[in-house]
Amino acid sequence: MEDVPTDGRPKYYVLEMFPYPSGKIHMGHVRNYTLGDVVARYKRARGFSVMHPMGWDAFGLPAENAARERGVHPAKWTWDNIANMRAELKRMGLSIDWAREFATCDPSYYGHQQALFTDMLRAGLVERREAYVNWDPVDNTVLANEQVIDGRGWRSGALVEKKKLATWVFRITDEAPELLSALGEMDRWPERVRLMQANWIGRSEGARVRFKLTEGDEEIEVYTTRPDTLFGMSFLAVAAEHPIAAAVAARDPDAAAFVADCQSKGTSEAVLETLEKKGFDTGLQVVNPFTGLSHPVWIANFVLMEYGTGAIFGCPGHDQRDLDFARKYDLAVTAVVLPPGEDAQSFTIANKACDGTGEMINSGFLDGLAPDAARAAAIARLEEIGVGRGVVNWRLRDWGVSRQRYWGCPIPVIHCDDCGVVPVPKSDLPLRLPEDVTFDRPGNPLDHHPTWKHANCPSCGKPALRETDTFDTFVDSSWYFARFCSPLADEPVTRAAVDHWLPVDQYIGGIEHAILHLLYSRYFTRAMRRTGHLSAKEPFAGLFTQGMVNHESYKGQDGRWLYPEEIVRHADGSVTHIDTGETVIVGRIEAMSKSKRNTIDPGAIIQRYGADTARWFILSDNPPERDMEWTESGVLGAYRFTQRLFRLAETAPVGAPGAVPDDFAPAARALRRATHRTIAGVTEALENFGFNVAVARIYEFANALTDAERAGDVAGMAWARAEAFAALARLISPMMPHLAEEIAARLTPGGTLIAQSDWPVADPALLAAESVTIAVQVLGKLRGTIEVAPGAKEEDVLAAAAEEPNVARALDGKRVVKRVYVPNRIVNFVVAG
RNA sequence: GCGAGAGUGGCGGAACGGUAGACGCAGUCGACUCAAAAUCGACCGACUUUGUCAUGUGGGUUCGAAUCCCUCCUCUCGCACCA
Repeated sequence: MEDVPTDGRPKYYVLEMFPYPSGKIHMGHVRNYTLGDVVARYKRARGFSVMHPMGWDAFGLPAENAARERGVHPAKWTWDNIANMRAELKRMGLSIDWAREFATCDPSYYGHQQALFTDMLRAGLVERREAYVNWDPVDNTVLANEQVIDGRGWRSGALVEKKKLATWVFRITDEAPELLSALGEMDRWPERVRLMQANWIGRSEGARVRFKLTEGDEEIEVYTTRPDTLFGMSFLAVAAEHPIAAAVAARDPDAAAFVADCQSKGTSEAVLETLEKKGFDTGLQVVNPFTGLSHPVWIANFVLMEYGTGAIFGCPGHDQRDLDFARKYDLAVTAVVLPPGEDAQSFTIANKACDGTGEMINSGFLDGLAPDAARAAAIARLEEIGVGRGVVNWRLRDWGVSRQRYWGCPIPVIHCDDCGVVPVPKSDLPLRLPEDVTFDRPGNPLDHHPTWKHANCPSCGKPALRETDTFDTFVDSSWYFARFCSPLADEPVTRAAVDHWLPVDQYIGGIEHAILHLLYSRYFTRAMRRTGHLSAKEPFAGLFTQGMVNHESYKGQDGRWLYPEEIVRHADGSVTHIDTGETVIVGRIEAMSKSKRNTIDPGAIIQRYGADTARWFILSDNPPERDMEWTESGVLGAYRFTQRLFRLAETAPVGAPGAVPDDFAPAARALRRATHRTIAGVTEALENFGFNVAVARIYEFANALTDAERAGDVAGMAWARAEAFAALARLISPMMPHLAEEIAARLTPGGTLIAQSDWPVADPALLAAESVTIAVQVLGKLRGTIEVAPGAKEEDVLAAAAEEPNVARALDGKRVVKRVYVPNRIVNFVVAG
């Protein structure tokens, strides 16, 4: 393996999202890696120098869970899983550069990650900051969000507390403007992924406004996107976590109870959706800087501390949530935007806020302006009187990467009493995880280890303590695509290799990673550019997101889930249990999951039918971006087709086809046209990710080959068939590589491997049909068809069309006012009378 | 609630604005077989069948609409009650 090929072929980097080594591959992997392998094999055949690597996203919590539950060391568990899954992937017949393989849990990978981190630290991209974490007080451990269920720890059941910890954060918000604007040029990404990222980054323009409390010198700052509606203000509301709320709660037990109630509700979407808007009147008042009027300050459960300033001003006339809140607590509602067509005197707000366009009213110096202009004018005035300013607000928050876990990449810093935070010198990297750890008590084993965390300060040499946090595993997967370019290098990446291979030309994976993984990778690429490691602007030039693999689910009479292997489907459509004979309830078609027992083991499918069948079925079922249904009948159909192709190929002429004959009988010509139409059709389909269409073109071709076989040994047929089978082997090879090689080996024993031969090129002369069928319409309705030579003269076609008996009947007694003629396609007579 | 996408036979789905339903699955009939499986062949949207109606609904643009535009309905996905 050389990092940068020197043969001059254009590069093409195909990458599928690397798997977490859970132990076995699942159908989602099969689909993902089949799609990538088709692209890799096709691009190779088209003359590209293709890189198609594979690795393992090998750090993570499940390994620690296995250690706690079964006493097996995370490393052993992980490496055993990798060995097993590698063998399974190899049985799929994937054309992967296994020489580039690595696992993120290997010090030869994560040591370079530590080096990247120290570079980022020095460049000011990283900082240490206090952050809230989910704390389980019984297990004495930090919980991931998914380990918190209904506000309780998943294992202990204890109520989870919010606890402040010092954590490491990557300052991804510094890149927010760039991460957003670059989306506009990423035209080979699905529109909806770009949209999801744009929403996640969440740019908004508005103003920060400071409101003075009527008593004391304190101020509350709010963020608003509608400074134009300040004259319509009726209240100010703060989040339950806001300092003002805390201050009020400290002296008022009722307020404290309300704040506690808000915080116990959790922030899950389902809860928030149904949550009734509630508030608590603090009794405090603030002054509106434009009107001088006083308004009450409320604590409200719909205000988010994490967004903006954690405080809003409420304008019920023009915001539905504010209106709902105002109606509930009987607060003032003033309209300040008059919708078009309404009368200023009679216009009132009922129960629907008016958030459209119009003209400002009841708004002093803003009266008569459109809201957009009023916004600018309001901001100008706020700045002029020194109580606010126009700002751009971002929803994106910085990326906290500290995890209090063992099975992750150690964060390479040392805490020294005298020198503060000191990075571990690069000469001491990789900073390895200790292997002799125990999982017999809760918490982070790194922290419990008797010696590991004790080190001398690299700066002053005095005894100091290592950081015992490890990185979020999203860090591991944020640069692995770059490491693949030079996986053995003794630096994170080699400049020549990454600058040659990046960006990834085609990245393929699940939509579930549309936001975090892809955004973090985009950020890391920028961070690596700023620290001089590469020059690519974006990591993934092309992105394809595949759908899920679903399957029917089954239940017994008692409601227990049944495995597909446990059921029998009868000719009359009924379904029963294979052993007990009881009637089985056929449930929904849904995502394969262990709990519903509707999983299909790829290993068993490959063993029974072969990898080609599994690949073929998964490609044939439907367009790859949609969810597919795995069906037993569909697999059987795919299997039968592989057998049929093999039988067909057994009849193929053996040996080189020889010189092109002078004469082809009609059946031989028809076969040659089918061959070249198939070449063109499959090529176009593969270029466009239309794998199901490519499969259909191959089916049609097989039918044409069957027809040709029946025609017998007419003039030129032997040659046409040799040409056809050679094309067949090549065209199916990206999808069914094993069968393709078998067929090719039969055609020319001892010849070159299909995988090393070029993609066929369609002969344009053979793409044109010998005659074309022209549809003849009268007034847009089909009345008949005629056969003409391609490129026949318009007047001849029109004459023939008019004479077609059915058309002639439709035209009888009518006056033709217009004749539409689309060459080789259609004639339309427009008639009157 | 907001945003995006999608609605085509029993099913999965084809279809540069130009013969809707390619191809497959399921199904029906036939051949082969003692029989079954496999294989091969034919059929396979609906109906009141010289034809009519059909691509979620109702409009529009066009000689012509599954395709373009608007209305509404349903489903899926994503999300952030984001001020």
